[in-house]
Amino acid sequence: MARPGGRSARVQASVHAAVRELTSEVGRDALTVPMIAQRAGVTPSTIYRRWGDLQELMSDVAVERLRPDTAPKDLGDLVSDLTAWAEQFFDEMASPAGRAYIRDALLGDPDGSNAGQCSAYAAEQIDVILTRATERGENAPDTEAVIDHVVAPLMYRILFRPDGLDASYARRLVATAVAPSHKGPPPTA
Amino acid sequence: MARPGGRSARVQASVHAAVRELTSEVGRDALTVPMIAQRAGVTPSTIYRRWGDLQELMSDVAVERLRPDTAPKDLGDLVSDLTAWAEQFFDEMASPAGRAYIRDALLGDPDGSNAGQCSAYAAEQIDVILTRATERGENAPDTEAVIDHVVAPLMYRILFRPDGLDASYARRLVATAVAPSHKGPPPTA
DNA sequence: CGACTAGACGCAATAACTTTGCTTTAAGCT
DNA sequence: AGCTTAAAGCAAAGTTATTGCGTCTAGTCG
Repeated sequence: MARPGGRSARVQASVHAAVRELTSEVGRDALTVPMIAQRAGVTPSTIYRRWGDLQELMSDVAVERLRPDTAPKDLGDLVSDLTAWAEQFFDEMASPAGRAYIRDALLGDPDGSNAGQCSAYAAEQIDVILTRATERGENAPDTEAVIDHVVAPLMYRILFRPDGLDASYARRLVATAVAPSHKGPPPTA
Repeated sequence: MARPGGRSARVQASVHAAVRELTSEVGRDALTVPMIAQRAGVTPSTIYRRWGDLQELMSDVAVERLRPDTAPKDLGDLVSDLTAWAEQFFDEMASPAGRAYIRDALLGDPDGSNAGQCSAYAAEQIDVILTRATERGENAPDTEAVIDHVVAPLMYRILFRPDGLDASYARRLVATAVAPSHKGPPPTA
């Protein structure tokens, strides 16, 4: 039986807050379950029973922090909207903190649901932008195409080749994804 | 001073072998440093001193297993070569074992060098294929373009959205990456 | 409104893992 | 062959992870 409110909710909030505080105080790599438990005013066994281990807890916190808090800005046309979104996405994800969150989200994630959630967040934001463009009468690519041509290359390079990466790469990806050809449906999963 | 041969090499080989054996016997998630040490005929402190912790050891082993062992096949033309390579890459990476290796490689990797190595392996293989195509007189895309349009989408979906993914997706990615437009230089990092 | 039920937490003992100082081995060099 | 020193072994100390059991409380039913 789920217990959305009450004591359980307080414990969860308290533990999440403790993780955020301690991450900024001592750094992500120095965190331990007992340390988090003490800060949260909880016993370690509570955390172990509820989250399993440190990685799963961090994964849980990471997904929460990677959730976008605002709708993408409306700048009047598709290219501007998508470029602005991609730049912001890049800035958040490519920072040391962002990379750590992504890795945590991927890591302590036995069934892949947390990673899937992150991807879903991005897809939702893109969907908003593309729907808006379509309503304006612009001809917009498919959401999956934007994921393949913009999100995936960004993520790949952030995770596997972080060197020499900057926001201009994100802009170029958007430009080539939106501009050329692509009349036939692009590859879809 | 580096000690490439001798006892250190034997210990490394023995530990790596122990990891591989135990992974298939008890599963990746049940591994512990003391367990590996015992199987390898080594004391736990040796592993802790040399690799730091279990994650870094797993990352080390993962990179070794992700190294391609053969040059890509030569089937006579660019599309065939790249398609065959992408299918094989997909099969290896999308399997449960492959996903586990990728995650391990990303995980215990403080400076990102292991992940970079994985990406370099793929880039090398692609380079061989593209060079061959150019020598045949075919006009081939840039290595970076193939990474953006084929490797990155594959990896992104394997890591973030493993559901409903199959080899035909890899084929479609190659088809759209090689075939259309792309006269101007595609986005590069 | 009050008793009941079951999931979640606290506590404490136990077990397992990690770290560390010191000693011993053996690879590479002269 | 002898020397030097990185790396491994050993063992004690410290920390973290697991687990059984009693208690509390949110949600439910009478």
